[in-house]
Amino acid sequence: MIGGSGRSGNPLVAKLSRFVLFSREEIGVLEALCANQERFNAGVNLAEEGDPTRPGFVVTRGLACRCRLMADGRRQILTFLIPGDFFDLHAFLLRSMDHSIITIAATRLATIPRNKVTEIAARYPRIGAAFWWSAMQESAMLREHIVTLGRRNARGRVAHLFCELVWRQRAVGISEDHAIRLPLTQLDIADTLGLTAVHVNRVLQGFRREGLITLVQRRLQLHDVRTLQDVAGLTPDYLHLAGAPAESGRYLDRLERREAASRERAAGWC
Amino acid sequence: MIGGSGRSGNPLVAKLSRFVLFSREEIGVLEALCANQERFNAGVNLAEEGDPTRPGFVVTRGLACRCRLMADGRRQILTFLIPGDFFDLHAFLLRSMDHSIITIAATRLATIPRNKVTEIAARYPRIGAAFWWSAMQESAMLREHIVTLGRRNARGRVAHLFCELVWRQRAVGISEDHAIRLPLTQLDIADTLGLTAVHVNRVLQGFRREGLITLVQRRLQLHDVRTLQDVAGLTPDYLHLAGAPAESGRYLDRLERREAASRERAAGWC
DNA sequence: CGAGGAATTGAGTAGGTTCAAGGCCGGTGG
DNA sequence: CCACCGGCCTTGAACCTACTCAATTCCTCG
Repeated sequence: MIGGSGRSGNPLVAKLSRFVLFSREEIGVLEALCANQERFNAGVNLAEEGDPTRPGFVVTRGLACRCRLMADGRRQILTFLIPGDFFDLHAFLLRSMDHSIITIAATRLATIPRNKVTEIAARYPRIGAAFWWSAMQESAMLREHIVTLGRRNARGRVAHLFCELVWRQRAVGISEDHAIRLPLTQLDIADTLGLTAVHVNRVLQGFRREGLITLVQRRLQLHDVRTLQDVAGLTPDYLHLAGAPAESGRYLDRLERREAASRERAAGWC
Repeated sequence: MIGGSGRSGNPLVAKLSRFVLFSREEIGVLEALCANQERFNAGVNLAEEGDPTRPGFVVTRGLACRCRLMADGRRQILTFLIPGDFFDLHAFLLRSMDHSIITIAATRLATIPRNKVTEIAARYPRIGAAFWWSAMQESAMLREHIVTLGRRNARGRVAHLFCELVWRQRAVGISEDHAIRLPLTQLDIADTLGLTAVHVNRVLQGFRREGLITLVQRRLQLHDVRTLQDVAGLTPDYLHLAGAPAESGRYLDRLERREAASRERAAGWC
């Protein structure tokens, strides 16, 4: 199962803690956001292109993707949503969904009512800042995806995707070594990377022959990360997982003061 | 000249006004953000990959791009920055730039100090919401770029790019008809679309032969928008330019109340 | 044990690249 | 004012990566 947990037990907390070390109270707030979980099977449409925008979600287990379905039936997967990812907390600012969200494996989600998001961001500015950080990080991944599709060949694309998925899962404490559960079909991979399933297959054959990976029974293992990174032409920390820059320390300090003030006025909200 | 203005005279105001109708005071705040402009020639590196992140900017005239330079000298242009676009207002939350920003034409920028951004967002929540809206819109454009590179052929890519550039410039009041100044070389276009300059050339020749566009002297004119949209396989309003959904009205109302309260406490800041 | 989706393999094809050469145009300096 | 220069555009021909179509095998699950 892809779902699961790291030390904190909560992938949302684990993810955002890469950016700020939260207080016990803040952690409580984030954990409360993940209450009210719902389960979905694989292949379920959580949101459809053209729908009016919905409340936000946090993925707590499983795997889903954002994708765009083309008129001719082809599709393009835009990003994968793994545990700890929340999505569309602010999407209600847009008129409608410009893409669909579909589960790939069995998935658990917590729904987050709109007003709660704005309330929390107002009352716990450090959490609000973490939301911005996460949005910046997601943009960074989208930009990286553009580079992948625009300037990497098929081998580079696959290598890059695998490295990214492994790193992201390590970042939320799901994986320890260089192996992850990968419930993607070769067609899913192809639709992510702008290739065909046939060609993805041939690339995978090549990687196996060269001893770079094994991929059996939905389990992916990277044997030679260094070489894969070279193939992908990877920039080291594009996921910005190293945490907050020293620079933002001052900003967070300021937030802390503001937060303390607002906490006096309001009792705990949950 | 690409720079210039619509009715409001200020492209930032014009852009954000697509989302909220601002009060006179809010407009004043936004216009003040655009004070302190600096001029840059074409081909200047405003920020380099790996730099520590900088303060934010607003483009008021000209054209720049975000791009990624690869190890082998190739590059991938990620997005274009046209007047009204501000960038990296929150990038200081990340450790370092993962891409460069380069001017394509002569460009004017206003620099926005970090603390001003957070101050404004706190004191004028409607402006803060507009920042989020703009971030959502930029993400939408990145996603669209992914679809372009992953699932459109060369003709579709070029057609899509042209439509997008024209629409964006109309949205900030720079262009009225279906013609814009386009200070891009064919190599720039190729680096945006994951193609080679040679092939971009052939596609353009085709479009000209078919009477779809004219492109002379850095001036692009779309003659048959309908056909170009078909070639691009365009979704109608992916830029979300139609404005805020009714849904967010309530949210903005709530903000207004909060804003009024905070305004009492603080005098105008500029 | 059967069925259906997924993976695999082969052969032919096409869209886009690569390499290379020539022409155009705008700017610059004598 | 003209000649030169460099960047950009244009065109041709050969090539290659990845696609398409199609058939076969493998897994998984009921």
